[in-house]
Amino acid sequence: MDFTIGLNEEQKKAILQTEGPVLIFAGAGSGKTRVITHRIAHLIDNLENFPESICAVTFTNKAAEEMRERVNHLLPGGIGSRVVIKTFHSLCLMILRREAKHLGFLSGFTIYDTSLQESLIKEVMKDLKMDIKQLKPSSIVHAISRSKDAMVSHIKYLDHYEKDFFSEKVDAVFSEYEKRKEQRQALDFGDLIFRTVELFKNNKKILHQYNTKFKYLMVDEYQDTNKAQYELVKYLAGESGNLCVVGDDDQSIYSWRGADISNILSFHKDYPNSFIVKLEENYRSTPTILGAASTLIANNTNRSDKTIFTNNPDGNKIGLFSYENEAEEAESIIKQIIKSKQENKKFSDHAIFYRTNAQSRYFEEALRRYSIPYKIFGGFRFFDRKEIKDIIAYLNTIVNPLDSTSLMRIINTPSRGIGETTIEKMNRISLEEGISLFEVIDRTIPGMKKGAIVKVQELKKMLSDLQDKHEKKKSPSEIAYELIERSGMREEMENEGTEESISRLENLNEFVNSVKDYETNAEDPSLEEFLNQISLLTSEEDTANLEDYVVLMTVHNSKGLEFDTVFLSGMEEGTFPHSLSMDSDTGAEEERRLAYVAITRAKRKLVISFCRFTRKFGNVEPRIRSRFFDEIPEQFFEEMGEKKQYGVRKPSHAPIPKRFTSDDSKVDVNTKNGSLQPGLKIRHKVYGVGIITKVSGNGENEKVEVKFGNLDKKFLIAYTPLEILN
DNA sequence: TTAGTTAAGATTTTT
DNA sequence: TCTTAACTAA
Repeated sequence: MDFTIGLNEEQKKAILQTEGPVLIFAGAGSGKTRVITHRIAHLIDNLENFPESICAVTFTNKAAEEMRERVNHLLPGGIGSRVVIKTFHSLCLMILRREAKHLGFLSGFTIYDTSLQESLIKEVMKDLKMDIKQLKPSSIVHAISRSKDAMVSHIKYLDHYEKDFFSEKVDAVFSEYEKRKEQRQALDFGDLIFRTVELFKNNKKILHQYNTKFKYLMVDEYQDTNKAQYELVKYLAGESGNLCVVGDDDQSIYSWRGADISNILSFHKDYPNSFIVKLEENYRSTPTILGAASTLIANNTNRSDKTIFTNNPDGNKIGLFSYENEAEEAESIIKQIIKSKQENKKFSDHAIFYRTNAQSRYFEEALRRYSIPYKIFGGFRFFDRKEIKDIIAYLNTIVNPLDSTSLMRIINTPSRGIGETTIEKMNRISLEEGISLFEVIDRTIPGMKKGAIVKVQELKKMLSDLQDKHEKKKSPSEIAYELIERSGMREEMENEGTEESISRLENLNEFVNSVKDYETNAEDPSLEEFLNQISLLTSEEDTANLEDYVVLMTVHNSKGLEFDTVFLSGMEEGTFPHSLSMDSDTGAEEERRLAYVAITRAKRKLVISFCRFTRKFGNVEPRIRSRFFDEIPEQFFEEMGEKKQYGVRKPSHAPIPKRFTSDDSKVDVNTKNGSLQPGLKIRHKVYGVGIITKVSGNGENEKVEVKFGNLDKKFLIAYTPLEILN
């Protein structure tokens, strides 16, 4: 069958060039998924490859699912579902479970999500006598994850990063963390990729197996790969060299997760003789939307050269709104959606984007007020709830008794009289004797009170019973159910009797249902596999089966999607671009790419808005519209000419932030333009005390240059709270 | 040992 | 504003 019918020349080339390395630059809305799926179908149907010999790798479960569905649609009889379409993480998990013994692991190892990771890091830091307040455990988790993304093991950590206070601390924690993780038969997210690469590096026999298995490899969103993923791809593409990567450097938005844009930009160097195709025709958006996006992204320097165009008919100009605050913004957007709905659009034609998850709150409130169905993608998952994490920790300990991190989490939840002192004593024995916490329970511990011993043994009895049942192949849902009863979770929540505790109990029931669901549908209905699956889950199926709903998500989550109408909210300096990502040029460019991604999601109508005031930590702060507005020519906006006036703050009307009003010696410079001059000593919230070296510009553009030690910074006076010090 | 109260501290994006 | 850690009383 011809899978290139109706496609443009470039798309055809991308599909028909099946051999050797292929790089497809796929601009936003250029029919990328179509090309990938048709290429797979072509490989199977025309070139008679086994579906199993084709491997396609994506970043999200959602993308993988969509791809599988579409391939299935192209081919008869469910052939498509035999193609190996997986995320990086699930592919590696599959390989590692199979090859666990080569790493010295049992195949029933536990996967640590971020919270278990952090618990273990905290534990290690405590034992190493580090101050949790001085050094945030989460920042160490981050450093370790980045290190693994960069294929740097704990052994080589200090060789690769500059030696300073922080890196030395990380190094110490890293080693101990790895050691304990291994004792507990656990792997974290980063390990899944890192260990698979190491396995391929050290064991050519296994590598060869996978190389023969996969004759064709395709990678989606290649611009978001990090070093570890890059190497994994290189190994997997291996002998045949039939590697096809698809991506768009302008949509690279995950550098904070180790993604390296040069992976895609240097593909032709890594894979000589590669065939490069550029998909530049956009089928999604109007010329207006595309024009705005293109001019915006043209401000970036580190990008491959390309020109996106469309033959779509002209459409609406871009809407532009400025609001007093977030509540007003939310209210107005909801009203626009209601109006649009009356004009025969569906709710699900509308998406509201924001930069940070915290911003969703206002929209939720407004949508609830108007009783409009909505769905939040990303953000908090069902499986992120405390009670769900607790029951998962119980299940982890049942499947893997060596997993002391999970045991620690539930040893006294719900509280059963095993207190801090008891736990500390047990932990010490565990550390000294090098045995798991679970085993410690059987030891006689000097100085432990009778009462505590009884409690601990009761817990052990319950867990052992359930372990027995699990080994005797009792169904996972029955085990989960029994757990809720015997752990005392149910009793505790019923006794509490508050609305919240009842809903938590309902969540637990819902959890049991989802286990049951899994049991009846999965190929491998074991508890182990269930735990594996949910650990890699993102935000999917949050129970509610609404038919038509307004979509809410962060800009990051919007990648790969499209909507008739997009509301891009909160476009203020500081939130978008976010202040924390603006300390480098690369950060600034990434924010711009993020804005580019957001804009190019819109098919027909785009509405951008910002607030003049925003709440932060409870107090109101003045805001200025995002610089990205000024990078889009006025001709693309409605209300031409007025644009420049939006967001211009009149200093006299601005309320003085609370923290500057309590003490008269502290002056909010926002209210006193002109009072700053070189030589004055000031204090900045982030950078601390500094000396003004220069004042320039006027009105809204008045700037100060300040020297903080040997760091020089420029600020816009009107929007930077500075204290003048005497 | 726990529960209940108070004070500080936190918000970027996620597989 | 909301959550979590530290502190206090029973």
